[in-house]
Amino acid sequence: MDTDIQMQMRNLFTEYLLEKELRKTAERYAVFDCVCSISGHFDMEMLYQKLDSEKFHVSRTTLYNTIELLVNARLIVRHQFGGSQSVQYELANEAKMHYHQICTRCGCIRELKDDNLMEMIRSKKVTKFTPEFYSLYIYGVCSKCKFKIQQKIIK
Amino acid sequence: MDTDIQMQMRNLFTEYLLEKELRKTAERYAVFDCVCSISGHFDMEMLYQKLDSEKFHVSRTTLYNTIELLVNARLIVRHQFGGSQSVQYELANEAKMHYHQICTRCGCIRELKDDNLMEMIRSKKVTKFTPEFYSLYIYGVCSKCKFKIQQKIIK
DNA sequence: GTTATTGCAAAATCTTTGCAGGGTG
DNA sequence: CACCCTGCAAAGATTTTGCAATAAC
Repeated sequence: MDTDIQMQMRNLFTEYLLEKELRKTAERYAVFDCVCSISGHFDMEMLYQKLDSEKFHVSRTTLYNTIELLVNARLIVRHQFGGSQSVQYELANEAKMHYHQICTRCGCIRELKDDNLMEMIRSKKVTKFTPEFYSLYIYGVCSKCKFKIQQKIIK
Repeated sequence: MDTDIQMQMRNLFTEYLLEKELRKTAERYAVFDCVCSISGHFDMEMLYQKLDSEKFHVSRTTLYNTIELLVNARLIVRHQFGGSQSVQYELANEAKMHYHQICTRCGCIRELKDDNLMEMIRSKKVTKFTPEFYSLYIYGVCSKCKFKIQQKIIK
């Protein structure tokens, strides 16, 4: 990630910790930095192993704790794309730039952009609710799987 | 659910089973009927207990198996709204009529309609992909939780 | 010094799997 | 009558919790 943006986010994280009167621990910042170094989606296991490989061990307990903080601070977002995949996470400032197209056969995920659509969703007025972020998932069949299905039919 | 629609869906299920050369077992139809009798969201545990209370016991194995069939047959859809809630399901013909607004504090879920928005999503052209259904989740803070947060600030 | 946070191990939850018996086509 | 499907129990995967030691403020 861009170093400037990472510093901005780091500051936001610090502000969040101060605001909520939470402690600024080395573990929390290590998890934060590790998250920033990943582009695209990640899950708990991936984070856990990446931190270990970088010789900064944190327990799973702390990992879950910290990820929850980052979600609540709106710095990362949760995704459950379905199937038997575990819960995925993504940097919030990346996630808000696109939506997701998920193949229900092979589980592959593509990120798509459509500023008009995103703007239309964002501008939607709702009463008694303060929106914070949006997730649009489009489920269907990717071209590869479609091809496989058609071949089966031909046989 | 409307009896006519349920019969239509039942036929779709039967067609699906025939097409895939799967067997028409009593358990599968019992699960199907139970699913149809629920309005709104449901999870595995709810289904399991409802079936038991109706004196039609099916094992969890069969329940998972059948729910997967119904998802693949596009008769129900999966939701993972986040938080610590388990995976939820919903009848597909209900789900396509609305999108979901989820409070990240209390987890409450509201269903909203916006035909323009739904149509815009549906009409979106994509290459190398055959869309089958859509999930739009709007995360934020509901009015009740907002009120609680403000009270905390005042104190 | 007080108290939040960490890490470990165990528990809890949800889902999948192996295998024997039974029912569908 | 072949073999798909069911049910049970056990295993797997992921997440949460209780508790003692540690570190932030």
